[in-house]
Amino acid sequence: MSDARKELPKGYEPENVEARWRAFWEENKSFSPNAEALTPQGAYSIVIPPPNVTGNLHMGHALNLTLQDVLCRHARQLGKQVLWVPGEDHAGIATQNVVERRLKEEGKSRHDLGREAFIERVWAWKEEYGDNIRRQIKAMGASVDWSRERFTLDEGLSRAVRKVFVQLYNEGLIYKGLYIVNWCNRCHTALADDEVEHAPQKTRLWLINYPLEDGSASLTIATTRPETMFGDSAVAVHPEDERYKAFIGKKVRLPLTDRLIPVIADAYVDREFGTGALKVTPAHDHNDWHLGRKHNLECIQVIDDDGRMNGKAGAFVGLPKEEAREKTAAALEEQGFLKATQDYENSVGHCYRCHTIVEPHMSVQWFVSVKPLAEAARAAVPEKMRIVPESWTKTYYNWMDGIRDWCISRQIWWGHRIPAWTCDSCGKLVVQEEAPDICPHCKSTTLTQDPDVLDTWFSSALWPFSTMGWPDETSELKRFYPTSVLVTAFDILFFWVARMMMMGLHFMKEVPFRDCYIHALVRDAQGKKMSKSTGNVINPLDMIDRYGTDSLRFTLTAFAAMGRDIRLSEERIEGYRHFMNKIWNASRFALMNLDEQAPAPLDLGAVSGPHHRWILHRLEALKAEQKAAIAEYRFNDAAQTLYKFVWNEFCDWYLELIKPDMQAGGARKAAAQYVLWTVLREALILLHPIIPFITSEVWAALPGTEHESNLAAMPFPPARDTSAYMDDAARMEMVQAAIVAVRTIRAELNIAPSLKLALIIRPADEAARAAIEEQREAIMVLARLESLIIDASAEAPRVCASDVAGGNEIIVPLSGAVDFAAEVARLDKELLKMDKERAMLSGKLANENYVQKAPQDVVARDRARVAELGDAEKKLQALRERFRQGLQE
RNA sequence: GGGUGGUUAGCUCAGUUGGUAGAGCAUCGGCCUUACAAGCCGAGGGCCGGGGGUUCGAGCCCCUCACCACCCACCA
Repeated sequence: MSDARKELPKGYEPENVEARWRAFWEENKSFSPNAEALTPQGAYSIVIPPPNVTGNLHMGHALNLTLQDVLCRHARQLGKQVLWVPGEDHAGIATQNVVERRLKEEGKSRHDLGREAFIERVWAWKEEYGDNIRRQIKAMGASVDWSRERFTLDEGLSRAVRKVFVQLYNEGLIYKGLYIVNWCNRCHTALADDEVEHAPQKTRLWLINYPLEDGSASLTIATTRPETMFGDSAVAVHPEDERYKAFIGKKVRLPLTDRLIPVIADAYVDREFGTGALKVTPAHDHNDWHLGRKHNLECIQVIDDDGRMNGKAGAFVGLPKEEAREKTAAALEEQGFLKATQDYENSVGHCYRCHTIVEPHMSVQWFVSVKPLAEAARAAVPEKMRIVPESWTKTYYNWMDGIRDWCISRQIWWGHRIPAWTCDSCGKLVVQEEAPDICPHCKSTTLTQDPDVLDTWFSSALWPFSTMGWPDETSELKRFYPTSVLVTAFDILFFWVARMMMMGLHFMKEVPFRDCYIHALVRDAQGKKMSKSTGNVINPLDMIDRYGTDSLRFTLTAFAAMGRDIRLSEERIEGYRHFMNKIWNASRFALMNLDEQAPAPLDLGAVSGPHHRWILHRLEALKAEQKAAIAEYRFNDAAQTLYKFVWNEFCDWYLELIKPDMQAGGARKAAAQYVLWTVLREALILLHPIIPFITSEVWAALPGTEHESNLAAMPFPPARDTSAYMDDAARMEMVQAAIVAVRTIRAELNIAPSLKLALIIRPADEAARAAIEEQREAIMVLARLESLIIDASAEAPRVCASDVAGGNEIIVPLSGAVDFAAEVARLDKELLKMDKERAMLSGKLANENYVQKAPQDVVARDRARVAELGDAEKKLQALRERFRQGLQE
């Protein structure tokens, strides 16, 4: 940022800051890699799961985008060439629905406009509102390459779709056939099996008598759909069913009609269910369809594609099927065919887009013969494509094993038109990429294109390579395919992931992604799925307005790996905003203590001061953990580790410890400035992938960043060898324990923090004495002391409070009245705790099996701890004894 | 019917090769200690769902039961 300001305002104001950095990244094309250039660290690529153009950013997107952004920004820091392709999905049915709804408000239907005008209308809508979701992706701070943005219906992708369709057709993997499909009466289209959602419904079971041809007896069938009886072409019973053996091969008269239908036998029939006799309606039930094929039954369609009864339904023609159901049942009852009705609950399919009840419907559709494709896609896991977490692998296998042919034609207008033409003269089918001028069979020039469009997921399945320019051999494909990882929620594992695998392997001869990371579903605080109808939606944009994008991103990252779903509530986001505030204020403190210029570099290996060496050592541990966590998709670990370092180590201890250095001036101050500057810089780099905005803002304000003001372009800080600092770190921790001990005494005895204490520390040994002496000043400040005696032989005054920390005796002389009884009780409590632990460990060590079989270092550690506890207990007991005497006086 | 995940502090959840448990929020007490009250310092709180097994040792591995979610298939 050009106008790097050296002073940060008192509070962090996300709104301004975020807008500026978004603009900065965009203007600088920070995230557009050069596909021609080679980098030694290699390439890293992700294609965004394209949100629907009709869509609005929801929490699922927010999580999905955040995790991908963390991966991409981190990969850039590691020096990789990163491509993150953005784009949107044309979302056939969903988008068409939106525009149709608008037309309806104008009192029109799509048929009033006609196909071409309607599609123009949808494009116009897309131009006007498509920017909505794009703006929302930008709001999240996603570091995508907008110069490579794609839309599943743009020209390049359409070309890819046509090529794939034609090739699969020529290979015999796409066919056209009569089949029973899931039909949505409202959307007027076929749906794939997985686009149908099942939900229980309360209904009735009607028991209906079908009399034998000769009237000698009747067969009672059970159905939930009496209105489909006009399409019955048989009654089926189990071949072994003694009740009905005599009926097999005979004919029954279909009530309300004069048709005779055969009684057939098939083991498919469940003898236990209903009456054990099943009416077979091949045109209106999936299982009946298969039965009908097997037994060569007639398919009689009685419900039209708008859900109304047709001419075959006699008196009920024109009625909606639900109404016909009641009327048919009434007629049956009237004429004495209805034997009984029972209450019944079954499950019924609904359209996943509009939730209308789906009707099994017989029609001519296009199918992909998926078996061969699925086999290859199955075999590629896990060797070529790894699913993370691995537990999803089995689900993937199960689905691939049970897969059925995929119905890809949709009877809507918005989508990829099927590249198939029928010759008006000879009636033959022509399948090719471009519209034919002439029929290759009969040379006629009048051909009609198939009116259907392709399932949206057909084009989505090509997304990883179609976005990179396939079928051209582009440098993007060469450099960035296969992509590194696909990040998505499990709910589209089948819709999308499995199909990308099939298409990628078939057309690119290579998996579309090396890893597939399945993240959680975002739910509400009660664990319910967020949905508009439930009214429990937390809108990410509201959260961004209220708490800033970084707070939202950090929250989502911190909860990312906590199982299969995230229960999100506003309080959590609010909680992490406190962390942003902490970072902001710590940075302000740093800026107050740094000069205009970057501090003069020091040899960090020679920096004295255990606190510096301790924090540098902790920083190295953080760097290592951060790298490992992100590499393994342990996003929550990465976030938690950063949180703890920044708050509990850097802020709570280090910043307090350098305050005396800053006041001292001279070389001490210079050293503290340099270490502070170094640690803060590196911490900002580590935080940046998760919270890019606030870190960029702070970074630009730091001295020494004038020529590298774009934090997003900074490399991951190289590792520093701090193994020599181990001892310093341990000594620092001992001093911290002493300070905490004093604070605890102060708190428990209700000594005002404003009262400065005179402290005596009796060090455990000479090394401890030296370490404490070295940190004398820090202890004085942090424990709020007026004097400090460090002496193993110092006399404890009669009136005092005490503790043992890290082997050192902490003695706080007290003036005035002391509650001896309270102090004895306090020490007793502590002794009891120690005693319990020591007893447990001693017990273990007394067990010969343990000493023999457990690893030596574990045993040694226990022994050391027992000795330490024994020592501490002895010292505490002596102190306790003094109080007891005081008590008696 | 088939499968998956879960059951750990009041709440929401971590717990990476087995070494008897952690965080945030909430609660309680004390502090405006000049970066931060959106803060600081301290405290309390858990037979890790029940039962059994393997092991010197189990929140973690095996068996079993219970309850809660979810997914797939079927539902005349």
